[in-house]
Amino acid sequence: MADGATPVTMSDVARLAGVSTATVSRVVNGRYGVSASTIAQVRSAIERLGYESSLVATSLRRSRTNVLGLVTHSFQSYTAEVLKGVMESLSQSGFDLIIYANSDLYGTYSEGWEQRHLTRLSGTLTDGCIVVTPWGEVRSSTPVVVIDPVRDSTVPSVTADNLAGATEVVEHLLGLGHRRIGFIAGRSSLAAAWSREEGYRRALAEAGVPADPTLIGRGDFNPESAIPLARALLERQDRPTAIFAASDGMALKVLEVAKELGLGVPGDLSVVGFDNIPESALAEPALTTVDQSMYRLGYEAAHMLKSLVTGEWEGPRQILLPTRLVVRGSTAPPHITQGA
Amino acid sequence: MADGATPVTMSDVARLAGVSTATVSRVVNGRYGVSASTIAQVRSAIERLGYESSLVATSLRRSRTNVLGLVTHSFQSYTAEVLKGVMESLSQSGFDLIIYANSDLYGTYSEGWEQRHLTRLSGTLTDGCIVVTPWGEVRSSTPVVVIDPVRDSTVPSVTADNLAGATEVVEHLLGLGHRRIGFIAGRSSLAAAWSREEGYRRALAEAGVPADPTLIGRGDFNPESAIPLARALLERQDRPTAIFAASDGMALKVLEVAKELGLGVPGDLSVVGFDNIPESALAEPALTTVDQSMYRLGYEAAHMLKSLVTGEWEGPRQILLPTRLVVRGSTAPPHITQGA
DNA sequence: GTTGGAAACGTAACCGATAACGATTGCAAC
DNA sequence: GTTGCAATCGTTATCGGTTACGTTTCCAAC
Repeated sequence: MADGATPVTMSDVARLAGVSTATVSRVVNGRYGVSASTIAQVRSAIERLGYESSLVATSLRRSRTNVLGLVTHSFQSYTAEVLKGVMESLSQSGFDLIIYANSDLYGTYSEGWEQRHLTRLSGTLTDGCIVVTPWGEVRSSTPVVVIDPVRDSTVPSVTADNLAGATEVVEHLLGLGHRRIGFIAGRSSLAAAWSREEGYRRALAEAGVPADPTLIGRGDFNPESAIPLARALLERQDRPTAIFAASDGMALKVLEVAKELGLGVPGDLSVVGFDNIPESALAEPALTTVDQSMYRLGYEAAHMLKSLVTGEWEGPRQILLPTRLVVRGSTAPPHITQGA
Repeated sequence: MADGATPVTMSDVARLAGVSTATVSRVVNGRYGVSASTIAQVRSAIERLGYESSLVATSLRRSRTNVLGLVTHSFQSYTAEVLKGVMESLSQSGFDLIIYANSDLYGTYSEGWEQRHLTRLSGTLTDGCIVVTPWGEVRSSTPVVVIDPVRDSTVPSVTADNLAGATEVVEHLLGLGHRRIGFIAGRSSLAAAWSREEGYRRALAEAGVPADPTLIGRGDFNPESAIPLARALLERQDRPTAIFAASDGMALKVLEVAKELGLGVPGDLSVVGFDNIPESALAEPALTTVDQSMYRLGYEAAHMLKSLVTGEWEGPRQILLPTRLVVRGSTAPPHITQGA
């Protein structure tokens, strides 16, 4: 029965029950001051009409809605993992979740999306919001927790320990014998991108391997952005023996480019990603990467937001979660050390 | 800068610009009847205050919001796939998406969740809604498209051709030589569950294999529900040589139970699922299953909903999408035909 | 100099619900 | 027979916008 008539409102209920809307409101919200017989009448009217309170109208008038928001730009695999964590954390908490996603992928409309969505929701609809990988700083009148904030952000946030993770990757490659290690960076405004690049630099420096700035390609986390960069690195005469991409999405594109150029992985080239999205395990060969447990990022962010909303948060406002190196088939000692 | 002051409203802008809220509204919505100089003043005030219109307030007064809704109970892997398809379909369409998910997994609060969420959103916030696997019939004052409806539903819907998919599975198993094939059914109220069971029955009947009702376990699509059922089937003296579970989530649990009982897959037991969720390819052994392209389900549902909202829908109101058998390592000829 | 009409803008009703407040009633205490 | 208090319920302002309608202003046409 789609396309029923107009939605049934509180005044419809009030009319049928022969009381005012205020009384209906009191019954609905279980407030004091309604006689038992009136309650029964109102309830029966609600039942007969199938009335449900409007979230919109309620939120406009009330301060607390028991709904948390999550705003995201696009909807990728990692977003799904984050959501699972968020939902698990919210389970049985009494908070519902509203996710707002805009439809304009990579369009001109996008600039400032996170702030726009946040403002549109947080005025009244939600008690607080989680923002997933914003492109800029955010502000809000209700509590906000950011997953993967921009650099130097002071907003409460949850992030993986990208510096340690990236360091571990490079140490792994160095340990295998690689010396010329290419890097494909992410969107530089994000703290995660900066930390991963910094980890790459530091690990090389500490091992005494001279940094070659021409081995660094400037991507933006968008998988497509890695294609020309990988091609440029791999078509060089002195091509690197390993490429570390700042995200799995980009690393998977590196694999494709390598195959296209006839380079064997891991024989001719080792490839490492970052994130451990589900697709990485399915790649051929399976991708060595860094697990940052998006699930836990989501879980912790939701937990923090709940506490911020209820005003019980005691811990630090910036949380760093550990990462874990996942070694799979895409890394091996460089060919050159074994060859002639 | 979280916890800024109170959110800036239209009247704040009006005060600063020295005009009425009506004029601000006209400027914001590009309506006719405002002088160029006033427009400039209002725009500058909006800029200075960082004003964004409240989605809630706007939706309350307006009929069209250019926001579509999606309501789901929990958040599983298949939900994520559906969402990707929905987002892709909505890309560049001008419609944003709001997803409403309740936090009460499998709680008592859940009964009737789809209707409750639908009513709360569709009154004003959204122009139409997609409902993912409802447990009961739904009605709404705005257009609705259901993914995986309940049986005999007349609401516009998008479903995989579950009957054909399940038939193909059983034919595959029969072709391998299996004759005793167990089945673990899904939540019986769903059309998908019914069709999959019907496909199982018909394929057996057409092959002249006598049906054994004791080989059918009554699950509910919740993975956990398959555990005792699988155990019961596999601990029997005359245990089946193959088990077909109505969902991948349940099939993966069958794999676990088999392992627990010391049964080799596919040596001692063939296992087939349905859905082709990402985890299935990662299982050990990889799960033979039916791909129903959740992505396409989401894509088509969103496409249909867009057209319904704008009133341009011409096609049928019930869409059936083809399925595809994906044979992986969890199926093989039964041991018994090869053994002594 | 009037008049007409369009342009520009403000006023107020309205969307659906909530809550502060006031009004009415019943009943017990004095 | 008052008075006082508590229980019950309606009235109304309010949330942040949108829009029908009314008012004012201004300029061109008569």
